[in-house]
Amino acid sequence: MTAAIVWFRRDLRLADNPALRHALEHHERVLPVYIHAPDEEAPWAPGAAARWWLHHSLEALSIAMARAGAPLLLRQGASLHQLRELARTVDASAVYWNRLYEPASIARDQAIKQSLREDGLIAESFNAALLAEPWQLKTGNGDPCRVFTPYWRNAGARLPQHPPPLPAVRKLSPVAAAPQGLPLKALGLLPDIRWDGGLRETWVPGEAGAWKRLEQYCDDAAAHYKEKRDLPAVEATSRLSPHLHFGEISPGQIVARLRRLAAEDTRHGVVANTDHYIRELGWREFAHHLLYHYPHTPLQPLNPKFAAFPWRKPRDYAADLRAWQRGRTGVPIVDAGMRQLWHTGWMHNRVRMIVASFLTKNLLIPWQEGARWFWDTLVDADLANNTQGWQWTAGCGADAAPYFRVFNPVLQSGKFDSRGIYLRRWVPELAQLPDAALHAPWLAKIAVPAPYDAPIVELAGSRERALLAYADIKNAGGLA
DNA sequence: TGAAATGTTGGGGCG
DNA sequence: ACGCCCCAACATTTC
Repeated sequence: MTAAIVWFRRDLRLADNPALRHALEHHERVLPVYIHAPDEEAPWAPGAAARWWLHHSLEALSIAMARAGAPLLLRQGASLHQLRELARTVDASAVYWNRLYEPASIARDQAIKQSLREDGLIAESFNAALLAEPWQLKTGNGDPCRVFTPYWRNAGARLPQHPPPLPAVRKLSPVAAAPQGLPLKALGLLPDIRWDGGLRETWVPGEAGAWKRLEQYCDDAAAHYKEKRDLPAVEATSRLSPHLHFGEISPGQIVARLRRLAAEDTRHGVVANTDHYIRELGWREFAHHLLYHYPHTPLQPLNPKFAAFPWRKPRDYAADLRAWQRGRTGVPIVDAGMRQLWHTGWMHNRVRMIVASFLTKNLLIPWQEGARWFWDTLVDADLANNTQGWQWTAGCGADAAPYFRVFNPVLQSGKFDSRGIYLRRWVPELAQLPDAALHAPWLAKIAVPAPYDAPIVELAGSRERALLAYADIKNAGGLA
């Protein structure tokens, strides 16, 4: 029996952690380590909001690991160099980790695995993040799946066979003399300016926080998720996305918990309906499947015809982009969403679709600009989900919304926030307006409060402009 | 995980 | 009583 290093990355939990579990079962002593190496994820190193989350999640994991007996070691620098040095120092015979699926991480981890093995170490990786590996599912002819529904018919059907989550690790034996680590603050993850007040009042990063959210969802929201998940003013979604991104909870754990909930509901004579929520986990799986098979998509449209799309140029759209980012477009539902994002690091999914449609179609600004902004401001920023979401809205992705589906933000607002609860909360300038005037105040006969300007773009005209632009590339190349 | 244009239907006012 | 028109309220089609 020997010592093993468990290399933590985005699997910041003790329960259902296959790498940690494996180390515990096959080795006498365990050294858990987190290595801060943002350069290795370039150009998709975590943005500011995600770094804030990471700081607090590492803090929570450190406390939990210390309680279990093997404190988490923090290091920074080249991952391979750090792992080698640590393995030598503590005389470890193995390094274990849970897999990441971003192109840069895959390449790095493969190289590290090979180098460690050449050193004579055991190096093994595990799946802790997905219900199915991205390479497991194929179409009939062996191609990657490009349409969600058949993908999920296949992947969802395997769920009953999904193995139950692994139990939490409670007791670990540390290595005899722990190497020198860094204090958490030294990683420089927290913002210099204190803009994180909204994040702190909204979130509890860490494994315990994740479970609190899930239990809250099961108690309060799961029963009417299907009917209310599109209403941004209602807490009908789980808000687990950042916890999932950092691996504080696994999709397998969520599925198992929801199945238990459904079983309880059935006993109480309620019709349990957890399928709609689990289907959303399916979209997350699908996004990872797509990113794995099409690694160029974070920057390039999956549909090559869109390379010729006549987006506006940076010089022309700079001011509009800034207005969108700051929540000053003059379209209430768009501004509400962008301000919720800025304040809390999160936005309701329905509103994400609305603001994304507004950016790419009404403003004709490339989806990559929106993806980049979301990357820096979302606490749940995830390369697979973010890429898939933006390409879906822009119409250039796999199984994307057809480009001609242009959301009308006024209609969406009226349909999903008819009483204006969400609007009034995030755009307080408009709080005094009557419900009927809220969604499109520029049409109202009443005076609009001075600090709230008219829309930066006319909706009907910009919709037509977007459809014409789409017709351009459609006719030019026979859009698929 | 649309919106707008167009088509259809049916009730009610009215001459 | 009847035809005519208007116009919601849906349904269908098209982008």
